[in-house]
Amino acid sequence: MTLAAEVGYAGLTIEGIAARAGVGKQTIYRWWPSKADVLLEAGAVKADRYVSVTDHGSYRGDLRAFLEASYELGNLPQLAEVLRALMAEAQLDTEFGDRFRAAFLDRRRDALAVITSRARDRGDLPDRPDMATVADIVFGTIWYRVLATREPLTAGLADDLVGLLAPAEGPR
Amino acid sequence: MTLAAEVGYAGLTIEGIAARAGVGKQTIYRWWPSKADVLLEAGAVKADRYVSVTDHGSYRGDLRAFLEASYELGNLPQLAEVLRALMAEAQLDTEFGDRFRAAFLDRRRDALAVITSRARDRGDLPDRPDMATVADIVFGTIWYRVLATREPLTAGLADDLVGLLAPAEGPR
Amino acid sequence: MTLAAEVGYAGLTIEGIAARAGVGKQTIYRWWPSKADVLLEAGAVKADRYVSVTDHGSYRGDLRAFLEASYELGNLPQLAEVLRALMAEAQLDTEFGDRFRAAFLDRRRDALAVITSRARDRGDLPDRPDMATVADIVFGTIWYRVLATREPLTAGLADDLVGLLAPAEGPR
Amino acid sequence: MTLAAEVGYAGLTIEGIAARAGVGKQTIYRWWPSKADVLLEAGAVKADRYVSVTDHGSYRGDLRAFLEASYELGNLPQLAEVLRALMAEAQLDTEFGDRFRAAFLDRRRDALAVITSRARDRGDLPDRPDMATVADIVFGTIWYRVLATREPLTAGLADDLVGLLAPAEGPR
DNA sequence: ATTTAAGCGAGACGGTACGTCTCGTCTTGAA
DNA sequence: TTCAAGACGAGACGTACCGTCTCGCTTAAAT
Repeated sequence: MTLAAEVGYAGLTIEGIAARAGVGKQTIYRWWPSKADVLLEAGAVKADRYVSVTDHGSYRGDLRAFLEASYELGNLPQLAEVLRALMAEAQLDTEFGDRFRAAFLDRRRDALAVITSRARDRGDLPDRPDMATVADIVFGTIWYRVLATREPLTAGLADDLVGLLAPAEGPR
Repeated sequence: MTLAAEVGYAGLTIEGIAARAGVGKQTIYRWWPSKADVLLEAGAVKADRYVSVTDHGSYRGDLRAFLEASYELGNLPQLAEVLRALMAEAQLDTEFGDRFRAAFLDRRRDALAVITSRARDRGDLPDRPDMATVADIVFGTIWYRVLATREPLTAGLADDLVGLLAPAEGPR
Repeated sequence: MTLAAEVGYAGLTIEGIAARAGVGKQTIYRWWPSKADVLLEAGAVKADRYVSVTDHGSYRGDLRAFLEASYELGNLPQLAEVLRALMAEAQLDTEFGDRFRAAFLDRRRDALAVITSRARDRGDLPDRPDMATVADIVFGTIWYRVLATREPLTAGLADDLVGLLAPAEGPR
Repeated sequence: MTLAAEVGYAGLTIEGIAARAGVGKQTIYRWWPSKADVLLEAGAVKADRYVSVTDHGSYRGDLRAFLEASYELGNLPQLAEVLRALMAEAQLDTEFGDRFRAAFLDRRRDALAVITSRARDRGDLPDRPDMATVADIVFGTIWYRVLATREPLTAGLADDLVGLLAPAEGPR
């Protein structure tokens, strides 16, 4: 990731990774099928450590915590750079795309599913939208800002989403 | 686009494009700075023709029409493939990213802004979320499905979004 | 040939040749199928320039002149080194062997054949051995010294061969 | 030698030899410094067994027997292939060249020297050419045919050489 | 009607990274 | 303790494209 930050993903080469690691090219090829997989392993480990799904007593609280933790991650410039590169590579190389989905995207969806399932069990979850759409909205906005607008993920956005997806009980 | 469909974007080369066009490489370089820009010109033209922003009398109606038209586009396999490639390239090549944003992404946001502005003028627009967040949600979900889950953009998703962003007046 | 002299044929690489020539690898591959062919072209040109087949009036005189010129060539350390490498490569790569035979070995035999044919026409050529065997002996001894014993090709050897293959008329 | 016959000397690797022998690479390296030395050991053993230097009563007879035995060996396709490879390797790797000379080439010269020495003691040896040149001619023609023309070593060639080097007494 | 010049196809060029191969050394684990 | 199995650092291989650069041929305008 240090090297990626220095030269950018486009300038990253297997040859360069090997040289920086003080290692033969073959050793890289022995363990990872492409430079994207090298980064994926680094990125996945890093992301996994972060976002927790501790119980905050309510869907609203859980969702807000999840969003805040996720946004914090997405706002780390170095990690965001890696995520952009991985998502790009996933479009260009179908097989890597499958691995990326399995190792990263699906795991993040599963983490969110823990929260929505808990809410459903608690009777806390609105009828609509269903869990899948919630995930599409939550992750869609994150990725859209990371990939397309490159604007930071703000607390205001989190407020808006919590307001939409887990409306306060009172006003009803 | 025919060639891109045959060999995939990853397999696309300027050399190949020139050969297919029966043209010297230099001629391609004379007119476009990269292979992505060649596709961008093809893709942008195509997408512009589609989505209209005709007035349907209500924010709800306008939004539903916009979503349906956009989803239809995003569900065209060949166009989706090109969009995936362009978004990928935009991550790898910053300068192309700027051109892509200007020539495509911002224009789609502008189209949606026509609708939300009209709703605001009409007094039809909910207080929250604001126009920018609406755009993030609308385009975020589209791109997320195109890039990440690769699932089709369904009428159900449109229903959910319309329900959230432009709730029916009645039940309130 | 300068580079070959510096690093030895075993240390010669296409990569190195290209670098020394200030040229891309592909340019070497475009014109020669292997590093041996590069050297062959240089060596063949060099060798062709040397050995003449001028008429000296007698088979004895022609043969002695041919041997002396050939030995002089074979005693040039740099050229001998190249010839060793080419003969070696010819054993390892059959296809190069064919090219080597056509471009070098056969041409040297043809040069000698000019001399023996002239002698035959003149009635100067002994009955035995025939022209083919003469060539085998002449070139065999040269190559054997170059490849196997690495001893210089001396005037004494030339004396011996001339004595055997073109005996003086007198003593008969 | 079986493996060498299958893949050719160029395709022979230490890795392959070890695999075929069901042995670790290190074990090969422990006993031989290169793949050529492995073959040399096999080849030298084989060639030593053949050519004898039994006394046939005359230089002429001894020489003819030596040539015939040597030619028979050189006409064995599999052995010739190995000899070609060893001679090639000797050109590329100087250190192996020294070992090859000592273990093979010099021993064959020594064998011929037994014959010429015997002839000299017997007063049977012509004044010219001397023993060294005889060896150069005998082995030169063999190697030249094996390496360069790849033509078989025929009885006719033996006749020519015997006629030149050990002329019949009568006609004088 | 002849000359001139621009535009273009073709593709050679200097580079760079690819993914593969084999080298000779080093490490590991089972017998 | 030995040794097969094979990971390792190293570096050349031959290929694919990159973006730049000549080349001639065509074609249309200017003479």
